Amino acid sequence: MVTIADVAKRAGVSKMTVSRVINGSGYISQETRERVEKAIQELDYVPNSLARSLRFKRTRTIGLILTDITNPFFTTLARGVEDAASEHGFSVIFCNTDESAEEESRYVNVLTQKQVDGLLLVPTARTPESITFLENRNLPFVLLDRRVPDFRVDVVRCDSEQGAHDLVYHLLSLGHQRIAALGGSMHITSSTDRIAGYRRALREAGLEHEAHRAVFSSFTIEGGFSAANKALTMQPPPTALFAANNFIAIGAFRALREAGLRVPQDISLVSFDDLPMSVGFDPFLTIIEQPAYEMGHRATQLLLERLSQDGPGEPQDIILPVNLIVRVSSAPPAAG
Amino acid sequence: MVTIADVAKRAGVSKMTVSRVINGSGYISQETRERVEKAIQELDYVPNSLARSLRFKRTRTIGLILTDITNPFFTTLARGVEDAASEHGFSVIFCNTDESAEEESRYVNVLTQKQVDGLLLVPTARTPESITFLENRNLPFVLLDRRVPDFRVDVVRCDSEQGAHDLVYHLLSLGHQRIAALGGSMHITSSTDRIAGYRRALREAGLEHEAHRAVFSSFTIEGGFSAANKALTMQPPPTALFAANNFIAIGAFRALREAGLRVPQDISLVSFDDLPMSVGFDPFLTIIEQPAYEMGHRATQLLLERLSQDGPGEPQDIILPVNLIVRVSSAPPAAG
DNA sequence: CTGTTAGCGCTTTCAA
DNA sequence: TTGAAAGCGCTAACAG
Repeated sequence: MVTIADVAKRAGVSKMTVSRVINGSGYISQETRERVEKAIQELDYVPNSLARSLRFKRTRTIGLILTDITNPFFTTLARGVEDAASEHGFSVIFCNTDESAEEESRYVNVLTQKQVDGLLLVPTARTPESITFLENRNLPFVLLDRRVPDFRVDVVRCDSEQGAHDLVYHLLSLGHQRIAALGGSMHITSSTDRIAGYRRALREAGLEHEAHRAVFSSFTIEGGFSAANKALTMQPPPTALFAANNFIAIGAFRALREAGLRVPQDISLVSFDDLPMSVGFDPFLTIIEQPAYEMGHRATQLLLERLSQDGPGEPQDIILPVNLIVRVSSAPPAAG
Repeated sequence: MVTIADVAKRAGVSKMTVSRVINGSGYISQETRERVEKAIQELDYVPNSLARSLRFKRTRTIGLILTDITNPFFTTLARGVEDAASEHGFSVIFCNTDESAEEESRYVNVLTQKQVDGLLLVPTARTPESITFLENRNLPFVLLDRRVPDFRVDVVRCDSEQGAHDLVYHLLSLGHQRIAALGGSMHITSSTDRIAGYRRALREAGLEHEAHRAVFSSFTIEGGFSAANKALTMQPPPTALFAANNFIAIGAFRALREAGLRVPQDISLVSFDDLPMSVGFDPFLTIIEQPAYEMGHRATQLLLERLSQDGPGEPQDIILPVNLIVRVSSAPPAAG
C-alpha cells in the first residue's frame, strides 16, 4: 500500500507537506506543490480515509436503516438518500431490518462502531431502545416515514392521516358507506395514522358507527390477504376496501380474486402507495402517491444540516403532502 | 467518546486486557473478564472500528456499485448482496452510477479511500479503466450482470444469450416470423448477448434474413419507446417484439398503445426481466425471469471467498440459468 | 494470565 | 513556507 510517507519521500518533502497539498490547506510554494502532485500521480496514491477519519472524527458516511429495500417505496426513498448524500460527498451504508427490532439494534450498533456521522432510520415497532442509545451517544439521526410517540426527534414523513382521509373521502363521494380499512401493524404510526384518517373521514360523513371495519395486520402481501378475507366476512359486507399500503393492496387483490369478486364492479379497492413499475402498463389502482424520493432527499439534507451545526437544534417534524390519483379500481357501489 | 483506555482505567487493567476481552483472544481469568465486562457495560462502551480497521487492514465492508437501485431487478439483487454480506458480518456501501463511467470511477475511488475489502460492480459501457485501477491495487472485485470483454475477471451473471433464445423460440413456435428485437446499449454485454440469442433462434429456424430487425437503444423507458417506434416502421411490420429488459418493455408497451395496437391480439410483446410488483395484479407479460436475488447473494459469497483466500484464484464466470414464464402477452400472429 | 512498547496512516500542534 | 513530534483508538509482538 502506498502511504503518505512514500509520497513524501519521493517528492523529497515531509509528510506534512503532502498532507497540505492533498487537503489544500496552508501555504505551499507552487514549485513544491507540483513536485508533490507529480509524486502522487506516479505512485498512484489514494489517501486512506480510515486514518483520516480517525483524526478528524468524521467519516463522511451515514447509515440508512430500512425495513425492506425490496418495497419500491423504500427503493425510491433510498435513491433520494443516496443522491442527496452524494451531492455532499457523503457515502451511504444500507441495512434491512425486516421490521425486526433485534436487527435494528444490531445495525445501530454496527453503524456506531463504524463511526457513521449520522443515521437515517425507518423505525420498527419497538424502536425506543435504539433512540435512547443514539441520544446517549449524541449521534445525530432522523426518523423516516414513521413517528415514534413520546420522543421529540427529527422526523420526515408523509401526511398519512390526511392521505387516508382523502382516499376514504373519495370512496364516500362515490357513494360507498361500508368501507373496510386494511391496516398494517398497530404499533407503526404510518399504519395507525392511516386508520385515524379513515376514521375521521367516516366521522365527518356521519358514519362513525361504520368505523369498526378496521382490521390491523402487517405491511405484507400475506397480511393484506388475511385482512381482506376477514373484512369480507363482515355482515353486511363492505362495498370498498382501503389498503394501508401497496403490499396489503396486492394481498387484498388476491383475496378478492379468489373470492370471485371483480374490481371495481363488485367491490372497490384503493391503496396508500403506488406500484411504480406497473404504472407503465395498467394504471389500475386508485391510490395515494407519496413523494418517496423527496422524503429520502429531504431527510438526508436535514441530517447533514444537523451534522454541520453545533447544538442539537429544535426537533423538526416535516410532513410532506401526498397526492390522490384516481384510476379505475374505485367506482360507485353495485346497486345491490 | 468512551475509549478502550477509559474502560481499562475503570476496570483497573491495561488496554490490552480490555482488547482481549472484546476480541475473545488470549487467556483471561474469569474474574478479570467479569470486571472488564462490567466496566464496558457501565460506560456503555462501543469499540471504534475505524481504529481497529486501521490496524487490521480490513474493514469488513464491501462496496456495491449499481447503475440504478430503482430498477426492481437491481433492488432484488441488492437485497441478495446485503443479506449475504450481513450473514458474514459485512456491511455494504451502495452507489448508483446511472450508467455513467465518470460516476463509476469516482465511486471506485471513494470506496478505495474508504478501504473497502472488496467491490461488487455492475460495469457501465466503459469500465476497463476502473478494472485496471482495481487490479493495480489488488482490490478484489466481482462483476455483476455484465461481462467486460477482454478481461479475465470474476463475473456472476445470467444466461442472457440462452434466455433471449428461449424467448424468441417461444415466439417462433407460436408462428411468428417477423420478430423485432429491442436491445439496450450496444456496449453492454447483457444487451448484446440477448441480441445474439435472438439471432441464434432465428438462424436455427432458418430465418436468418429476418435478423436485421434488431434495434439498439438503452435500458430505459424512453429507449424502449423509441426503439419500438422504429421497429413499427419496418416493412413489412413485425408481428412480435422482444424487449431486452423490463424498462424497454414498458416503453414499448406505451408505443404500442399510442399506435393503437393491442397486445397480444395485434402484436405480441415479450420481455427479459419481470416487473415484480405488478405480478400480484395482472401477470400479463411473457418474460424471462432472472434469479436476481441469487445473483447478488452468489456474487457476494464469491467475493467474500476471494477475500479469505491468499492468491487471486482462477477467475470464474458464473452463469445462472433463467426461466421462461409464458403469460398472456404472447399469442399466435394475427391472420392478416 | 497480564502488561509494555511500538505503530497502523494521517493531521494537529508548535517550531523553525 | 516547511518540518518534527505527538497522538487519534486500537492491537501485534514480545515480556514477564
